[in-house]
Amino acid sequence: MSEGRVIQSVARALKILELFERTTMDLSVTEIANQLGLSKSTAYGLINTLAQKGYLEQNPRDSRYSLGLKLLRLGGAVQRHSIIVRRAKPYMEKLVQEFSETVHLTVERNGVVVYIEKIHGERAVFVQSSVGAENPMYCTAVGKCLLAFMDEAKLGRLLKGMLPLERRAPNTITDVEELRRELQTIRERGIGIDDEEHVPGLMCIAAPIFNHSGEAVAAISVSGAKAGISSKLVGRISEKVAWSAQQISGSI
Amino acid sequence: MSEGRVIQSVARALKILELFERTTMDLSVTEIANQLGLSKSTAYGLINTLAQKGYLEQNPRDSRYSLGLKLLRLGGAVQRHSIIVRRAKPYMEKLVQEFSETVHLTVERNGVVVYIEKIHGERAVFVQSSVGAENPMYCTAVGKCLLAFMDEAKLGRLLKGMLPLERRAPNTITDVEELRRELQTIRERGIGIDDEEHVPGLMCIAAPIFNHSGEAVAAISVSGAKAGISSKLVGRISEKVAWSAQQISGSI
DNA sequence: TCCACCATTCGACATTGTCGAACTGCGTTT
DNA sequence: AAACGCAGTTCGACAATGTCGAATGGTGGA
Repeated sequence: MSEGRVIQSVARALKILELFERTTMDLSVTEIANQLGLSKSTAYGLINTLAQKGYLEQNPRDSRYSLGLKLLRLGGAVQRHSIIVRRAKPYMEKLVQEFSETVHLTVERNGVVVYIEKIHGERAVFVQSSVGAENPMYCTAVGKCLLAFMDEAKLGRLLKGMLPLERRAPNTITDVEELRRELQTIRERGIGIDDEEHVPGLMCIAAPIFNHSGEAVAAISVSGAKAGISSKLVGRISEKVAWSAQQISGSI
Repeated sequence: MSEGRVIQSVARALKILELFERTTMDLSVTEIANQLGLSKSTAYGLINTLAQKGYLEQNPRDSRYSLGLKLLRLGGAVQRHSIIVRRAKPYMEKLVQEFSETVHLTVERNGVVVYIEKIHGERAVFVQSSVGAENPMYCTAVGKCLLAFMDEAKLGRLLKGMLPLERRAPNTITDVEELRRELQTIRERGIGIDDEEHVPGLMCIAAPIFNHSGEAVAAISVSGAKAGISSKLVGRISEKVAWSAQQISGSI
């Protein structure tokens, strides 16, 4: 989005909401004012507006504020509004049914993967992802899939922004040339695998989803504990994930 | 929230976001301006601000806008921020593991139940709920649980606002006195059941969650196809849901 | 009872948000 | 190829509003 005029009071109000991304504590008017460098009465007016419309809620006992449920409603609207989510969901449900592992749907935004849908599989009780969460691209199966099918100019820019590639788990790829070879392998096989690259003990198998212009717009994955996924199972999951991605690609 | 001063430009920006709750189509600047009765340049400034901060996204091909992923991120923050969600989640996962049906966590807002967490069970593939969604209280198990343990004055006000009780499914309770008797039964048993009252073919078993002041602040439920839930299973689910609600109540 | 501090309100005024006019771009029609 | 229609975007004047310091009210602690 090119720089254009920004309405200051709207930007300030959104910044108030974003304060709550970084904390799990309720915040008082004074705390919000201090953290954003606003006067208390300015903060109060913005907070009051957000609260009246359901974006913040005040705890009557201590007058502190927390995020309101309207944001859950809008989050749901983001998903309902997304043709990718709508088309992918039935396939995600089938994958969960078949493998009992957690299935994710992700897109790339500003060089990170964002989870836009997740269906919880009963075997993967400790997969800690959530819708709206962001993760790095270089060490996740979904991220590598999206990188693999990205145009070279954008890929170069994004890789540059990721340096140095930080080790996160036993098998994290930290060398850019090795990562490029890995992306080439993903292009050839159509499947990306995170074998303890992002989170120790976790494995993830992903495939890219293309729009009708042939651009990779999303990636779908099955994740679970590495201990619970044999080589044979990896093969079957890969086949089914690739097939699902292909079907979804054909329907958007 | 008492009426206080509202910052007009913030309220307008939030109204823009809320336009997308009612549609799954992208919207143009002109459409947004028209629907909100604003001039195009006013709408453009608000939209541009929301887009720069990630709350709207512009499709470069046709210049139309859709909701941005920042709202998913904030939706996730709402859940992480909620002590009820944090404490309930492990119990929800156990219930899904044991019964393979969908488990919901809900609260009451403005006379409706709002789903604040959902864990998908593999047997309940066509439960159409989503986090952020709202449903009526009089014909849902979770809603009836929250009504049952509500103070009488508030209960009276909310019941008045629900009239007439509209039939939604074969067994919807449409008589207020019958509903009151049902709420009394729920108080006695500690369990609410929706046996095809809200959605034909669906059954739901719920229990209230109390805070340390003894107020019902949430309800937890197991939902599935009625055809797949025998009387014996209803008993077992009731027992476990009640136990889970009790454990959650003790930890918040 | 007093004090400290936060929430909330008030009102003056400086800043900004609004919007009509104009410009740019693009698809369609002639 | 030129003209037209309409939407996106920009510009600038100015009226409306958002800002904030001062004041008030409320509450918990000393």
